[in-house]
Amino acid sequence: MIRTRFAPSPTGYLHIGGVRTALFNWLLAKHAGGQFILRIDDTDQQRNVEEAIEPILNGFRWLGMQWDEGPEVGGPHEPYYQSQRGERHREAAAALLESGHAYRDYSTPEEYGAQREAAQKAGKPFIYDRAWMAEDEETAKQFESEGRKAVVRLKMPREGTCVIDDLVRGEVRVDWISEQDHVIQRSDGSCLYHLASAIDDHDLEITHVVRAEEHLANTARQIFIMQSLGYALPKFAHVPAVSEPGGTAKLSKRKLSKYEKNKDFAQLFEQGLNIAKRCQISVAADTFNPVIVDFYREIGFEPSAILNYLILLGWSLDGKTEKFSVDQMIELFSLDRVNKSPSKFDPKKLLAFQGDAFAALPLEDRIRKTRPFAERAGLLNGEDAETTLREVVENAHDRLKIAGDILDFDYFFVDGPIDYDAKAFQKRICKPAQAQELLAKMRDFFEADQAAWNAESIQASVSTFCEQAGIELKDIIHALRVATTGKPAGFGTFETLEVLGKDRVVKRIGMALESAATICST
RNA sequence: GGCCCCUUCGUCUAGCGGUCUAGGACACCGCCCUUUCACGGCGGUAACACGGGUUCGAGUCCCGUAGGGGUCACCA
Repeated sequence: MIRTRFAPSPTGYLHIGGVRTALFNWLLAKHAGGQFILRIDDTDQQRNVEEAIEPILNGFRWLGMQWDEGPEVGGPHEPYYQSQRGERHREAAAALLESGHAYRDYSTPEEYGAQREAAQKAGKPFIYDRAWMAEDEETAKQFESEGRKAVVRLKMPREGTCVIDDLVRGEVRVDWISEQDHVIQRSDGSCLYHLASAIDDHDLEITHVVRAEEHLANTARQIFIMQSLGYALPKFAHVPAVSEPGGTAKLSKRKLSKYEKNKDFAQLFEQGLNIAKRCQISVAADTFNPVIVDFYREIGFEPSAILNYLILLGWSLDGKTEKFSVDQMIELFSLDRVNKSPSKFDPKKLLAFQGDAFAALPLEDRIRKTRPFAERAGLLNGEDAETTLREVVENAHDRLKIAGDILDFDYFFVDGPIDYDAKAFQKRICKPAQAQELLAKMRDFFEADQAAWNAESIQASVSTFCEQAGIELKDIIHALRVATTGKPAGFGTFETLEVLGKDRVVKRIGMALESAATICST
């Protein structure tokens, strides 16, 4: 039985790189029919934990990565909050003390820090001289009489080598002496992450510890803890970091302003911002940005697209297959295909996966997913808005990359004046000599025309009009688009006119001609 | 700085000694399709960090060098 875990600390947001790590854990467990456990590593949290984990849980729920044990769902190893397991951790610290694998240390942070800095300055490995170590009561009492307080430190071996058998990186060797006597229990009695994590992984019967590479440096000491306690070791797998777009450092939500200088990142961010603004979505800088999963949920990404993109960050099946359904991911994922080197976060490729995923959705789904955005932007107030929405989504096809893109077609939903793209207006209405004259004639033609108002017959009508006027289709069609939509691009012109409706088309041509009087003269 | 990890096209990657004049995808460029945009089709530019070995033969194994990253808390 395989049991994996993801252990976020309650930060209030779900980091996209964290999701990649969690995804590997989840897939590994699902692949083997095992369990994926969510544990909250909140040993040092003063803030409101409930509030800070909610966005994280929401993120996983949205992505469809359901956890088998953990917050809200419970499980046989409750509690799943590290802060509530303090007693167990203290027991373990006491046992380590008892067996001589840990000791009480009475150094002050300054004294200890001074030794460390001296070593670093000298360019030598730091080895604590254990001057304030108390292994018997007598020594302890003496230090205490000086007013000193004790922490519990690991008494790390000073010879030999720790061999970490890592499922991703192979054998990693680190000399025990290069490990430090880490504090496992504070002077106030509370325990620290390294101890808590080792104990909890054991207690929750975690079989595979799959985590980010940054934890590789923690592994030896955790192995020491587990071995000292006589626990069987889980398998370890340290997955490479996800690094920033255009850079090599690991992706961090703190460096948003730096990423904004990256063209691709900035573009994605701006697209999100535009959607958010029109939909009254909060754009608080600490939660709304492409490093955080909420961003994608808010603007209408597909969870499956994100998962598909993320699984390819450090994993591949064969170098050729790139599209996977979630079921296929579960079926095909294996740790031995995970890479060792870090991979950059590429907004463009994510967007490509998203566009494909959205376009592949059945029409009904695309309508259902775009509706909330149209609604929040106030586009659905009109009488025929539902019909319009359907027609727009259908005609726009894969021009809608994400659900929020429906706002690009807002001109179908409003009745008042529309915004003209200045460049397009110049090019299509001002510049061509006959454009305005033709537009006026076209309007009159439409008004008089008794034919049915659908794309096919509109096309026939416009063709007839062109013949009579002795012009080509292209001489009128672009001007028509700009006059009625304000935009240089969109789906087919005849389809556009159909969805707009005859009344609005006639009205908008009129408005465009009025505007031309001022716009074109300047 | 110490310790550990990493190094194939701009990016994600395939490659587990000969089938590599290095393959795929995203991006980019060109052509085609076309009423615009998008899609689609076709084609193109573009990489084995460097230096030594081992070997009949090295992108693939070994050792160095360089570069990058991670980590060195009474944070997680």
